[in-house]
Amino acid sequence: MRKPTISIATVAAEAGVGVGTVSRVLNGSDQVSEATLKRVLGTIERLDYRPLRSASSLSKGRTDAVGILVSVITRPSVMARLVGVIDVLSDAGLDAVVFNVDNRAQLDRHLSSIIDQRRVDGIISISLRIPKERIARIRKLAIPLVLVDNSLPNLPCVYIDDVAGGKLATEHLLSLGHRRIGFIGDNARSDLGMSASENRYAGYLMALEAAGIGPDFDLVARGPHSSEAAAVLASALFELGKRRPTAIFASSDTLAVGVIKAAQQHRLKIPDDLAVIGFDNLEVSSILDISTVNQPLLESGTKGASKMVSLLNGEIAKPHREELVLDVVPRGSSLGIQRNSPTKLYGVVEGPKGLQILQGGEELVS
Amino acid sequence: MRKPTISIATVAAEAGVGVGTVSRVLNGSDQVSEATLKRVLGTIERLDYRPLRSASSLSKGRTDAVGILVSVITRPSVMARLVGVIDVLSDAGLDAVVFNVDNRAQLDRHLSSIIDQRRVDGIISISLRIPKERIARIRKLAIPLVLVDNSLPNLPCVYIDDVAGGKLATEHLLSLGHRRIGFIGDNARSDLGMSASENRYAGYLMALEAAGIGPDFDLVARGPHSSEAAAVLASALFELGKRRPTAIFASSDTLAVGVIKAAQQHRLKIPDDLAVIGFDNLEVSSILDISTVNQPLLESGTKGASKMVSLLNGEIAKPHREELVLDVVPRGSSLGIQRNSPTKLYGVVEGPKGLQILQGGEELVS
DNA sequence: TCATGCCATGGAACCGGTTCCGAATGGGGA
DNA sequence: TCCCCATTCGGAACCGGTTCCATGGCATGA
Repeated sequence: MRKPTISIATVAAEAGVGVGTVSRVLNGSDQVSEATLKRVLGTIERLDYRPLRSASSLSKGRTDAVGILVSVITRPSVMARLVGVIDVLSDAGLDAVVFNVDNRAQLDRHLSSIIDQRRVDGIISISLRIPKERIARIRKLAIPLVLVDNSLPNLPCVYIDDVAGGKLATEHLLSLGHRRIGFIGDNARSDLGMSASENRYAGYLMALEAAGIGPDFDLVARGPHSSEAAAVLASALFELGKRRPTAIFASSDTLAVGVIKAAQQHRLKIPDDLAVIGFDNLEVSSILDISTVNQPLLESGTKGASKMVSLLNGEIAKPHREELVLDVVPRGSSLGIQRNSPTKLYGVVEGPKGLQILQGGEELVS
Repeated sequence: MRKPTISIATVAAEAGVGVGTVSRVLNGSDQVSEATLKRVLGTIERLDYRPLRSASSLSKGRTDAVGILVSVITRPSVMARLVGVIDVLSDAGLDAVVFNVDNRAQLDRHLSSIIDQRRVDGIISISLRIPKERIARIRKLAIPLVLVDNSLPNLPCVYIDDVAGGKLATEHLLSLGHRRIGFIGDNARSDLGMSASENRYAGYLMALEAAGIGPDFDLVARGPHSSEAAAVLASALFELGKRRPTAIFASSDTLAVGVIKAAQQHRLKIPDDLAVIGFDNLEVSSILDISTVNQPLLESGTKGASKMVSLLNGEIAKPHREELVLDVVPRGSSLGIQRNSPTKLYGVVEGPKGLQILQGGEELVS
C-alpha cells in the first residue's frame, strides 16, 4: 500500500456527484448534462486532480502502449523507420516504449520482459528476426505483432525484397558496361537475423549469373557496418592491380561512403575509374552524389505502426503483408553526370546578420 | 470491467497458499520457505501465469517508466544521446517511453499528456527547452526531471558549453593563420529552444573579437539543418570573389559535409583554398576527414539517465549539474595532413567467400 | 391522469497486485 | 515442561479507475 492521492472519489465527493459521473466526464461521455459537466470540470481544476494511468489500465485491461524492438538504432536507416513508427503511434494516443537490442541475449531479455510482464498491448519489431519459439508464444497469447523490414508468413509485416534490390543495383552497373563488379557488405549477423546485406548479395550473384558472369570471390568483401571498415575493404580490392573491380555495389550507403573515400585515396576517378552504387538513399548519398537504391524508410515505419493501430482497434490490418517498392536512383557516382545544383530548392535571402534560408525550406529536403 | 484473467488469486488457490505468499515469491522475498517457493513456482509455470504490470503499478504507486522528450530524432547527434539514455534506463529495469517533438504545439501536447496522466515516473529532456511554466508545474508536482544537452539552474542536467566550443573551433582556424573565417549554422528555432548553433555562433564572434577581427556578416549564413542547405549557403559565400572566406566554421558536422561538397563543386582545394571545421565528431566527419569539435554524445545520454535512476531511487543525483569537456579534433579538412589510413585498426582476412573483417573489429571503431 | 420510456445519475462490484497485521509453527534455552 | 522469539504464512484492506445496474425525474402520448 502507499499513501493515497487525490482520486476520482475525492473529486466526486467534492463536486457532490458519484464516481461514475466523474469517470464519464473524464472519458468524454455524452451521458452527462451540461451543468454537471461544468461543475465536475471546475472541481477537477480546483483540486488539480490528475487521473492515474495505471489504474485506468488495470480497469480497462489495456496499457495503450506499444513495445518497439529495434537493433543498432544509430544506423540512419533504422532511425528513419523508428521515427515513422513513433509518430504514428503518438498520433493514435499510444505510448512508444523503445527497447534497444544489441545482441541475442538482450533480445531474449526484452522479449521475456515484454511478454511476461504484460507491459504493452502490442509489439513492433524493426529489422529484427524474432526467434521461432517466441513467435509461437506471442501467437498463442494473441499479442498483436507487426514486423517492419522483415517478413514472416501469416504475420502483418512491411518489407522490401532485398534480393530484387541487389539485382537492381547490380543490373544498373551491368547496364553501364561493367563486367568486373565488386561487392562490399556487412558481416552476417545470424544472432539478430539481420539478413538484408546477405539478401542483397544473393541478388548481386543472380544478376551476374543472368549476365553470364560467374562470381569472382576475390571481388567480394564483408566487414562491420561502418564507413571505415568499408574503406579498408575497398582498398584491399583496389590493390588487386588490373584484376581490380571497375564498379562496386555496396550493400548500404554508409558503406558506399567508405568506398568513395578509399577510391579518392587511391586516386581513382569516380565514376570513370570506379563506379559505385549504394543502398537506402540516405541523405548522405544525396549530398555526396552517390547512386543508390531507394527504399521508403520512413514509410515502412508509418505503415507498420498503422497496422498496429488497426490491430489494437480490433480491426484486421488492411493489407496484411505489404511489400514496398524499390527503385534505382542514378547519380554521379555511376553516371558521371553532374547533378543539378540543389540551389533551386532553396531561396537564399539576405538576413539581418548574414545570408539565410528560411525554415520552410526544411520541408523541401528530406 | 472486463473478463478476468489468471490472477495471483488463481495461483494462490491452485497452489494452496495465500495471495501474499505468491506476491512474495514474485518479488523474490526471502520470507518464503524453499518448499513453498518451489510449489508456487511450479504452479505459476503450470498455469502459465503472467503478472499484470498495471496492477502492480497501481499498488506500488509507480510506473517504472521514464518519459523521454526528444526533438528531431533523425539528427545523428540527438540519436546518439537517445541511445545512451535508453541503454542505461533499460539496464535499470525502467521502460523508455519516447516522445518525438517536432514543434512547440507537439511539445505542449506531450508535456500535458505526461504530466496530467501520470504515465511515467520521471522525464528526461534531450536538446529541448521546456517552457518555464511547465518547469514550475513539474517542480510543484515533484516529478523528477533531468536535462540532457541543456541547462537550467537548480535542475540536474548534463550539458556542454557551446559558446566555448564555438570559440575553440574558431581559434583552431585562427591559429592556422586564417583571417576571413565564415560561419554556417542552423536557423534559430526559438520555439523548441534549440540554441546550440546560436551559442556556437556567439563563441565564433568572441574568438574573432579576441583576435582583433570585427565580424563580417557577409561571411555568415544560416539555414535548415541539412547538408544540402549548407552546400547552397557555402556556394553563396564562395561567390563573393576575393572577399570569400578562406575558412569556414560549420556549427555541426552535417553542415560541414555540405560545405565540403560545395567546395569541391567550386574547385576549391581543401584545406589549401578552404579550411573547414565542424562540430560533434560524428562518424561521417571521421570518414570524410573533417576537423571537428568532439563532444561526448553517448555519454551525455548515459550520464543523464544515471541521474534519473538515482533520483527515482530517492537518492540525490551525485554531480547535480555536469558539464562535459570539449576538444578540437584536427583532421585533413583544416590541417591538410593525410591522416593515417585506418587499416591498422582492422585485421582483414581471407574468408571462404571473399575478404572479411571479423566482427570484433566493430568494437574498435565507433 | 396515468402509463411509458428516456436520460442523467449514484454507487457497488470489480480489475489484479501489494502490504501489513496477526496467527501458527517450531526450535532453543531455562 | 514451559516460555519466548524468529520464521513463515494467510488474508483483509487497499491502490484508483471502469462499468453495469438500479433509481428517480421529467416529458410525451393516449
